[in-house]
Amino acid sequence: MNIGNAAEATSLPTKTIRYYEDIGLIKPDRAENGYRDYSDDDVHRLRFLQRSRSLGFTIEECRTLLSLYDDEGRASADVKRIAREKIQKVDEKIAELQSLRSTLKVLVKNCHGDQRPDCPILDDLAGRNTAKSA
Amino acid sequence: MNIGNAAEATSLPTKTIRYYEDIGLIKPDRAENGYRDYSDDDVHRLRFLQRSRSLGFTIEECRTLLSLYDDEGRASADVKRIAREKIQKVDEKIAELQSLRSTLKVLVKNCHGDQRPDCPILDDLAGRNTAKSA
DNA sequence: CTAATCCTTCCAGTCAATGGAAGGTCAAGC
DNA sequence: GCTTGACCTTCCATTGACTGGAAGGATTAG
Repeated sequence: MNIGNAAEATSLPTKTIRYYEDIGLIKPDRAENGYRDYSDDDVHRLRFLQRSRSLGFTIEECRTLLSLYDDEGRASADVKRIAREKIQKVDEKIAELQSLRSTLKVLVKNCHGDQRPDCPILDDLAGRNTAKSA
Repeated sequence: MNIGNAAEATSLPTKTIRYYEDIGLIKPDRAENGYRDYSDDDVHRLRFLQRSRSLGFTIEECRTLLSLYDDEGRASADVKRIAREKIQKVDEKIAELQSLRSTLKVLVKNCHGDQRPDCPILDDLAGRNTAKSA
């Protein structure tokens, strides 16, 4: 299977697939003409990568997950730990964004938003503290 | 004021301050010895940058906000629109992370997490669909 | 035969910094 | 006066995870 078909089969851009090869996540065969030739197993691994990346795992985490996937003797506890850590990171990120959101909400609420040049949002960003921000 | 003091006054690393100069967000004077010399106004702008960056505005948005800040005749509506758009982007990001989180939760819940090699998380990532993921 | 499409490699750019090397300057202590 | 250490300068490379584009070879459709 050429790279274009592999791309279609995995919803990954060809650029990304070549990049994954570059960093050693996948090693397709080569056809006689030099084209990459993806086996079903390669496509399988690419889908694994697509899904784990879309779940927010970093490339290095994906590399670990793939190696656990390859390791018939792995303990599922290892995988579970990685996933738990990821959930915690996601939770932290969500909390951060929510706090940020509430600050922005306060700023927007206090801004009259018309043609007048005075603006509580800018005042707050400048540290002038006219809007009661978080 | 030297860059070290400006850094302390703004909670920004010196590296970052120099970077902001590089991309044209600030233009401090130079002392005779070649050292950067930050005025109170420079420090003010740096604080503005620190705060707007920490609220999640991109550098280009900060550049726009700064120019609106400099523009005595600006309309506060312009600023309000930018802030509103940012809130929407934050909302989208939060929703994305929450969906991701719930998928991860399902995976972790279905994984027995012991020494056994079979792992529903890996099965799911591989597309084997043994865990009921989102 | 030609044109379009696909494939190859390699280099550069993204975003917002951050790290480090090589070297100049300054203030304190002896 | 000299040394030490802290501070400053510039320049170059790296991060993460791709993405864009150029230059050129291979394949396919008509």
